[in-house]
Amino acid sequence: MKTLTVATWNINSVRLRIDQVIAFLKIHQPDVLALQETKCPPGQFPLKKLAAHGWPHLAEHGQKGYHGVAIISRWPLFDIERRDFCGMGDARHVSARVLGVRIHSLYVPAGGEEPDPQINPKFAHKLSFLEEMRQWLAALREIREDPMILCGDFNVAPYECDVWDHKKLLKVVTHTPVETDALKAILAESGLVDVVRRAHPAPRPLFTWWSYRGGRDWQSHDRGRRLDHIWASPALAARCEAVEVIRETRSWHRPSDHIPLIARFRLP
DNA sequence: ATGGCCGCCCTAGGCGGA
Repeated sequence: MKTLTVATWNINSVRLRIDQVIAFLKIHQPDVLALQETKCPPGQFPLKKLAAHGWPHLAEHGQKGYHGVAIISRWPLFDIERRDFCGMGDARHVSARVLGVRIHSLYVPAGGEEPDPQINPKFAHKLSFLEEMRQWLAALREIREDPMILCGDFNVAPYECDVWDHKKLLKVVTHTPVETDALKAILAESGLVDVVRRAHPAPRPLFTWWSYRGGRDWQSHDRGRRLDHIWASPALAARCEAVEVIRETRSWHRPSDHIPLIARFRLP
């Protein structure tokens, strides 16, 4: 039986952590890895090291210093697309087709500190981005017609069990009602399936990010949030046979503050 | 919320992250 294994990881600088990327690939052997926060200008992606280990295909959308997304693959990538959300010219989306499945790597804006779009332009940008995401997906006919995976750092923890303390985080950006309602509406209207939460149903806590500010003590308090997601089109979601949440990378030396997620699908 | 950090950039204080 042919399968497609897809991983997503906010790597927080791909050049700094390329050896961690390779270690992850060698251990978990995904066909495809979607990365966010590559912080790598176009053309400077460390592809040679990846190719030497068996992942020679790259779709990148990078910029200097901040943001940046990419898809790396064992298998050829076709029809690469880059969407410019909100007309900002920043690198937050790339997609490509692999083994007949379109895969999107997406990085939603963080939104700054203050959850008030009137006084915080970063939060206003985040809400605009989510609204554009809703309209884009609602109009995407291929969700119902073709297999598709949308994954990445959505910077929203939608459900109560997606944060370590729901009540304490209600006024904290990533878990405010305006954000969580927006993400739930996007999911519902798109028809996509949150395969990670389906595999680990509520009320089980499930996190993919822990702040650097907790120091090395991130596990004992476990004050995390589920900011990273894998959504699949319905027919493909029905073929999702495994989901893994890879917490061990958070304990590696100089880790990303996000951990990888993996989903495996049986292909027709 | 997060007390406490981290990575980037015209190398050093400011920006962005969340």
